[in-house]
Amino acid sequence: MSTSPRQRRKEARPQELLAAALTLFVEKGFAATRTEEVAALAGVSKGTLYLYYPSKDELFKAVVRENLSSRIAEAAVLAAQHQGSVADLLCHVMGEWWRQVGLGTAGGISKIMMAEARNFPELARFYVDEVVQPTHQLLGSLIERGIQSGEFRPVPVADTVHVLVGPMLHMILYQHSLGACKLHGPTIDPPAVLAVQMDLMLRGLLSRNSKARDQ
Amino acid sequence: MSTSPRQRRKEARPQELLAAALTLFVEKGFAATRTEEVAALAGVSKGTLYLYYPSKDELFKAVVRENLSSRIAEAAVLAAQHQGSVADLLCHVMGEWWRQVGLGTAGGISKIMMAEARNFPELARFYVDEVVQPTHQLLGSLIERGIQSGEFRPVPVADTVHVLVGPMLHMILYQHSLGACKLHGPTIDPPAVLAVQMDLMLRGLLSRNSKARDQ
Amino acid sequence: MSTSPRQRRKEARPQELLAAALTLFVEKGFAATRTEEVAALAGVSKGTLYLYYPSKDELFKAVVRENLSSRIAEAAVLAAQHQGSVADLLCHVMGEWWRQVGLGTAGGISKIMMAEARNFPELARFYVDEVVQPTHQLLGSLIERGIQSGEFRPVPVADTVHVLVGPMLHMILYQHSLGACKLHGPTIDPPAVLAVQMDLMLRGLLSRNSKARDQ
Amino acid sequence: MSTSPRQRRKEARPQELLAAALTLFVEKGFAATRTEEVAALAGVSKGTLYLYYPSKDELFKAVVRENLSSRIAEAAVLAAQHQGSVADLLCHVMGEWWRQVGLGTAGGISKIMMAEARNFPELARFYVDEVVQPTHQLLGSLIERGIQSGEFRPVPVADTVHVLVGPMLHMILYQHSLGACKLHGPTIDPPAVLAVQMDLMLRGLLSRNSKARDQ
DNA sequence: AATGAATGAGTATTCATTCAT
DNA sequence: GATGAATGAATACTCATTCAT
Repeated sequence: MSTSPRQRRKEARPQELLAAALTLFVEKGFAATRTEEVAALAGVSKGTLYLYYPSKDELFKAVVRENLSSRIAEAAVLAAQHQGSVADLLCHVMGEWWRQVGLGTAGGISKIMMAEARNFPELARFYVDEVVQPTHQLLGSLIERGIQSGEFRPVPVADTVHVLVGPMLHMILYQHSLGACKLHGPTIDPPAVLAVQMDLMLRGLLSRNSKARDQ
Repeated sequence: MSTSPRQRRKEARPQELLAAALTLFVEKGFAATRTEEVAALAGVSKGTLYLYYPSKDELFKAVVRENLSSRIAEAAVLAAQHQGSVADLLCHVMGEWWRQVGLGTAGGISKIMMAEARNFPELARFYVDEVVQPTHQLLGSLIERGIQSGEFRPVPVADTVHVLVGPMLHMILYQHSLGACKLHGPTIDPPAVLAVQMDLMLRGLLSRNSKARDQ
Repeated sequence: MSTSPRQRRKEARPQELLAAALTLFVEKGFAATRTEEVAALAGVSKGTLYLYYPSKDELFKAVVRENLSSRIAEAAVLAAQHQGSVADLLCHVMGEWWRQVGLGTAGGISKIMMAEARNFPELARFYVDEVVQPTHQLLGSLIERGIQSGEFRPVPVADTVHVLVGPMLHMILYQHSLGACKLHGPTIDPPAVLAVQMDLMLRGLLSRNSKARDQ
Repeated sequence: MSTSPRQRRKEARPQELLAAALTLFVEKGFAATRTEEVAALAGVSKGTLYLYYPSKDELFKAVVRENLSSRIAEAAVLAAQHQGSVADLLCHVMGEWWRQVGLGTAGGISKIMMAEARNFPELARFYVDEVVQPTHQLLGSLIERGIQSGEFRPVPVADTVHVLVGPMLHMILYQHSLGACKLHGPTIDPPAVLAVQMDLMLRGLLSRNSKARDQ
């Protein structure tokens, strides 16, 4: 009645292409993914991809914006509105991040950047500005908030962010690399690791007089 | 006894080639490194490289053996001989690892594997068997030892190893990827991060009745 | 009688498309001009171009007919009607040619043919039949007329046409190729060159007993 | 006895490649010639071409240097050494040019430049500097010399060079474009045209008191 | 042992043309 | 009539590996 099937198709294309690109980029890396494969997975021809994204680089950037930038912004809003203990907020944010990014394909983007940053400097710059920087800003501000409120011991904020973020990123990377290879290496149970980490971390972070967490 | 300079040269070749390969693999990744570049950096011709290593794959494996397998074995020996608190041993092992692997180029190998495991399954298998598995074995056994001795709380061993290893690997990866790009992203001070981590971790690990670390 | 603006628009389309095509063909050559660009310059969409001209080839032919074939026919009429010295007529025809073709964009068509004749044999055939042949016919007949009337020395007619036509074509080509590149090459002052040429040529052509031109 | 066949081959390659490139560039133009075709015509594989010339652009430049730059330099030497009438020298230089460049494939290079200068600005700049400029310098100096010596009438030098050069270039272009298409267009007999031109030109150039040429 | 010339498979991007709307 | 989304053939350049010297 209203939009023709052709029209509907056209509007869905960008999403379909981004989904295909995300899948393949994460699976094979940026350089090793052929644009034609992306197009094929999205069910269109090579030329059509270029109708929507002018180059492989821009396609990648669009994937990052679609999958990461937006989530980070949401988390920042959430954090700003939160009332209650910072420890809870921190657990919540980390947990959400894991559920939304770590569990899905999107987490694999960090693998790509780790892998290919030095070979594609412009993509690296883009990723740092768009993802790394905002994430650290957000987590740093949370820890700061905990220290201000007396809930956390005074710790070096930036370094603590790295300790906080490290295991999660490492798990994500592992899942998308060696973990995806069906080998006999150590298996990871991410929720369990996350629980252990938050437990250890909070034991270490909480100040003496804040309510003890596990007694 | 009197090896000619020519002879000495010949015997040094493998080492020179491995050093060149390590440098370039870490800088550009496995796929993006050209064998001719490796040869050139080692001061020989393309053909000569193939005299010593039959393929790019085998060259990579040799680099791993040379730089990682051996260090892990040393650490295992050290651990076996250690007398005293497991906490100290853990700090020592982690510190040595950082000094020997994290600080130098060798750490970058983990970046390569994260990056390209799925594109080169055989290399992935090799790396897991040769590096990942033994490392987890070693660290797991240390934590176990701490629990057995009553020094540590009873924690899930495997998961804790991941939490322990995560930040270090993440730092190493970051240094060799985005960190190498001279961007304005968050800077990392690895010794500081390591200190923070060990502090937080041990606060979280130590059982109540073990001697408190920082009072 | 009262054509609607829409109607007028529709009738103007072919002209607008031909003008756009001429401009771009001359600027970039036949092969390097994209049909979409032509359409865009004419203010219509890609598909519309194909409504009026079934292929790029036919579009080119239409451009030639519009810009060259018609002028040549006009010149032939003029020549047939001329009374007076053939030298004057020759100067007039060459001058008009320069004004109408050499000065404007249309001259660039000859560049295209020189450039791409061998890659597009059918276009070449068309151009020879439609443009080259008639031009030589016309100029040859003028020289013949001069010889018949005793005004010119007996010279080999066909060869002389080439000498006559050469510098003009060369200038036109130069203007539309290297001359358009803003380099430091020799500059050309076409009217001056044309004057020099006609002077030299006529000195060489005129028979002894014809009135000397510049004494 | 000395150089191995392989060695001999290597040294001959650049020449073989340049010859193949000249042939194909002239036949099809720069853009329309595929590098693989050049390699095939030279009897080597695609990759080998790139062993000797780093890009299509550089291959083209090498072709120009090999075929034109060197000839121009030779002509300049000849002109500097010449004793006797400038008219004779001019005829000689033009004749040699025709024999060496016009007759062979090398003349077709000018067609390429006319055709593609605007699409490949860097090549255009190179060609002007390397070929056009020096040629005009040389011919201009000859005419100047004739005027100085009283042999020629005082004429505008630069414009006269264009008139002198025009028909030859035009013939060359024609031979390599429409003339190569086996059509029924006007045929050109270059030596005849050249003779006519030099006759007409010199009749026009020679001053009154210089010895008449053809009485 | 060492060289380096040669190979050829592999890939991002462009553009004339079609056709459903 | 007019549109513009979709197609897929076509092409420069790279690099692991071989092998004659």
